[in-house]
Amino acid sequence: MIAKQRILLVEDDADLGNIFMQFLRLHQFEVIWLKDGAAAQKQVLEPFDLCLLDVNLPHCSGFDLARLMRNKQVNTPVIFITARTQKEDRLQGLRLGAVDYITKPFEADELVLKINNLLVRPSNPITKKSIGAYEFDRANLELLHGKQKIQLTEKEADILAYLLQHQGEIVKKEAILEQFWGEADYFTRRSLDVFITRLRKHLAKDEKVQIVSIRSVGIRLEVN
Amino acid sequence: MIAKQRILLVEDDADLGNIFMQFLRLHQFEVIWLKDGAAAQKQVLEPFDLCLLDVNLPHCSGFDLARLMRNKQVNTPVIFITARTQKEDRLQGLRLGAVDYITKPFEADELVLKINNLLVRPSNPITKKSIGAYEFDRANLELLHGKQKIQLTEKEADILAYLLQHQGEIVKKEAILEQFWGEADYFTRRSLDVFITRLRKHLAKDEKVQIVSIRSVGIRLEVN
DNA sequence: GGGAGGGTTAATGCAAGGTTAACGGAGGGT
DNA sequence: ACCCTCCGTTAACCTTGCATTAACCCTCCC
Repeated sequence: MIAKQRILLVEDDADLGNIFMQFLRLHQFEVIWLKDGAAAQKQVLEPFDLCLLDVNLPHCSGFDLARLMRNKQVNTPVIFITARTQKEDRLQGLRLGAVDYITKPFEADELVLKINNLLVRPSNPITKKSIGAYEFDRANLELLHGKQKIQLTEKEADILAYLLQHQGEIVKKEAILEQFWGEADYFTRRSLDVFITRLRKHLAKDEKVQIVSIRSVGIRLEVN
Repeated sequence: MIAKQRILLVEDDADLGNIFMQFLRLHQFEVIWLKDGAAAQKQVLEPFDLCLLDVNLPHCSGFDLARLMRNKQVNTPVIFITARTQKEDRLQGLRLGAVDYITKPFEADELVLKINNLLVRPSNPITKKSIGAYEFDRANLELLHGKQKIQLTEKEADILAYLLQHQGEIVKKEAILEQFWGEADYFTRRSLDVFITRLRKHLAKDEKVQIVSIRSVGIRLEVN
């Protein structure tokens, strides 16, 4: 499991703050909520994945906090919460490096989606799939077994991805050949056999993972 | 000098497209403008720093393009351009992974600021970053190892920064070439190889830092 | 028992990539 | 205007990785 994304929320209004908390926690973020701008001056310098700053805070506005962060070279993305809708206010926030702003009343769904899209992007974990005791990172062509990392070749990864996609089903060799070679003659068929052997070797550390062959029909990736 | 950020703009309206172009070029972005959704289907899979997609395109909507990108595991940030202001439309875009949307008519200043804040931060958070036992000072093109200071050339620093940004991931040479050379032929490819050799030499003092190559796929900066 | 399908391993060949040196144009200094 | 330095590019040569091919098994089934 990937560690939760940490969000710093600075908002003095209790009701609004609670709503934010509820939504963000519900969506699997770890949220730290401060009600006081002055107190937040230390926290904003700490490592967070995102800061949600209310603009209207007593003594120390959200803008002030953002300015502080920029001066201290802290580059956490910032989204401002503001009641004001004047262009100048919004621009002011953006000039201080905010990625976005939201106005009260706000659409919770939209906010959550935006945050997710902002934060998830850097290293998209969707490319990793588990195969028994292994983790297959398709994008990086890596097969991870505990701490050990097996670097696959492009074609190995292609074929493994294909098998994984049809896990538990019989896959005709013809289909694989068609997909990755474009033809299916004697030589390409033998070549595929060699790849199957190599994949088996790579997957040998978990005997629950097996590439079984159904004679004269095809092969099947099994994970028990 | 830092390489320009590349933006893909897909917008069929000539007037609006021109306005975007003007503003974005003025603000030092490199913009590729396509007026046809179908033609964009290839381009959206190429390495850009941002895609600006009009939702209403004939034959192939911005949503379709975004869906295509997601299916192909392309993680370029997306901002939708839409005339509609209904909540459902906005949500639909966000569900497809968009970071934001803008409505016509749009505020050019706001857009430029948002884009800047989105793009500049993740890529260029701080001028100094550590790479294993090294400190990389991007702005000064310096690589520091203890007391020793290695002066990099501009292109060396460009490429190192790019690799660092994608640390631990395979980056396609194509993408680097596209970004810093603008084309990818035999010679530029060889040239890049020379730079990789030079960077390896510079990073040789910490054997935990490695630029590994995944043959016929790309290269990866690893820090163990 | 023999032939076909498949498994495995080793040999092969070629293109991608690594390395080094030489080249040459741009820019700066005198 | 000349030279010098710097640095990206080109070139030449070498190494290595990997898909393919070949060779030699085993095993199932007629």
